[in-house]
Amino acid sequence: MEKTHGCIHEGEHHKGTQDKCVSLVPIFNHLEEGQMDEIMNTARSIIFQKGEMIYQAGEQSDALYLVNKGKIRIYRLSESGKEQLVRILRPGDFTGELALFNEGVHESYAEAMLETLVCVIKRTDLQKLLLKYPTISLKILSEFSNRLDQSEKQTTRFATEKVETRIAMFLAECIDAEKDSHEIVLPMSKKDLASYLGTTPETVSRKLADLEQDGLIKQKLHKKIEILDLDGLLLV
Amino acid sequence: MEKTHGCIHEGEHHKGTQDKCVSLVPIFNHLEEGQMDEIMNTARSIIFQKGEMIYQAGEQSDALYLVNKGKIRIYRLSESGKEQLVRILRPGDFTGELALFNEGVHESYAEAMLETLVCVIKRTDLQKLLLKYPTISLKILSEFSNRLDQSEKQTTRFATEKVETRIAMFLAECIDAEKDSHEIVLPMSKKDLASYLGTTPETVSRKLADLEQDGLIKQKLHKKIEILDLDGLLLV
DNA sequence: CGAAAGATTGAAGAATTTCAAACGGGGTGG
DNA sequence: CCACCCCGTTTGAAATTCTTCAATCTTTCG
Repeated sequence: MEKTHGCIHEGEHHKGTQDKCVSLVPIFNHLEEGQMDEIMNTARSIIFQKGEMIYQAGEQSDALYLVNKGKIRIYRLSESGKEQLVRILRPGDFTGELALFNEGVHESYAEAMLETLVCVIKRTDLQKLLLKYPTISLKILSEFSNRLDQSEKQTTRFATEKVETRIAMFLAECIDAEKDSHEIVLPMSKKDLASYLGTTPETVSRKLADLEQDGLIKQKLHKKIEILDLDGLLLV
Repeated sequence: MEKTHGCIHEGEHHKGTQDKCVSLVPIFNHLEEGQMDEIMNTARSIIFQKGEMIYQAGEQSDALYLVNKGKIRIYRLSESGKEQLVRILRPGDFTGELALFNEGVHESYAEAMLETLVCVIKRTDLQKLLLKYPTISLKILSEFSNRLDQSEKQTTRFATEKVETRIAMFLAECIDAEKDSHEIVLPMSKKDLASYLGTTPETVSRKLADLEQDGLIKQKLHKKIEILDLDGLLLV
């Protein structure tokens, strides 16, 4: 029986979209026109509806997924079955890589948060591309080392900081992303944020209230938060 | 003023040792004789005494370090200055890679735990090797994705499991390493273990006592622990 | 409009840290 | 070779942080 999957389009039929898809992704955007075409021809694009799974833990991995449009929730289950949100993918991000170079089995779950368009490159095609264009490997190595760094930093935060500090640091990083403005929009629900930060929705709610009480932030409608005192936030 | 550093030997003068050093490392051990020689000629070996730093956070990164003999403690400081032990390197492991492919600045600290021999490959030499032998990149990609997986799994554990469970899981993984025997030797002090697991030495001490009380383990001399009930341990 | 999911708040309880004190073992210098 | 000292370890008690459970409120979305 078929598992839930998205609607498939052959790459050749959507060169316009494909072009944008591949060139969006940092690991490919240094290549020349002809090389890009070659990659486009090995890729196909798939649309996933909200709630559909791109892959699940335990499944055989056989492709790299490049996000073209939409958002994807990557989460894990711990040995004892509790869920943790690992990251959210946006256009330009990619996933599936862990299993590609590993034993080939996914360790995490990837779920479309809304209608999402992804480009798919099959494992065998990717391996050929990597050997043919070694600079792609260097790009992926760079991306991996970034992610590894991020992941280790996150681990260190869990290991050494209390919840309120982790929340404050998260808010501060949102500021970096939306430069200039001191108003951020939470990129996820507070429930997901709690999962991402390794705590409960109740605690997130309370700690945000505390931060507001202390005059460091101001919560507004629609997940918007104004940062009143960034320096103070980082001292929490 | 010179910072603390190890004693330097030119690679050419130690072919015997070099050979062992490079071939020990999984990312190179698939290469042919001649290629191995080429790498050996670009590497040099350095000895660090106990307590010496191989590198520190904030320093410019310019080399890959392959551990030949000894042990290296990799740790991070959180934004608020608290230390966390990230991993311990043993012969065959390598480090320095994060900064190599990233912005070039170390995010962690590497300290020799005892007299330690490392092979060093300079950044520029490595880049050349990677472009010349694309299979090395694939090996490193594989190693990276393993580490990333490990790191994310660790993060998920911090996010979802309580201390006692994390300790139990750690012990269970030690069993995997020392197969057959049900007696493990803690690879580090309980103080370091606490740092690695994101807790305090007091809590480690207490939780181990609890596990012993419950008949799941038996603590012996010299960091040795006998696992009496592996299944029970994983249910904690 | 109404159901379902997310968010907030309070109160009780559990888990963990912190501080303090005492103990032990391994390594070093005499 | 022994004694001493330092550092890691253990244990206790108090304090803190966080979770859990339950009830209520709000928002979203069909």
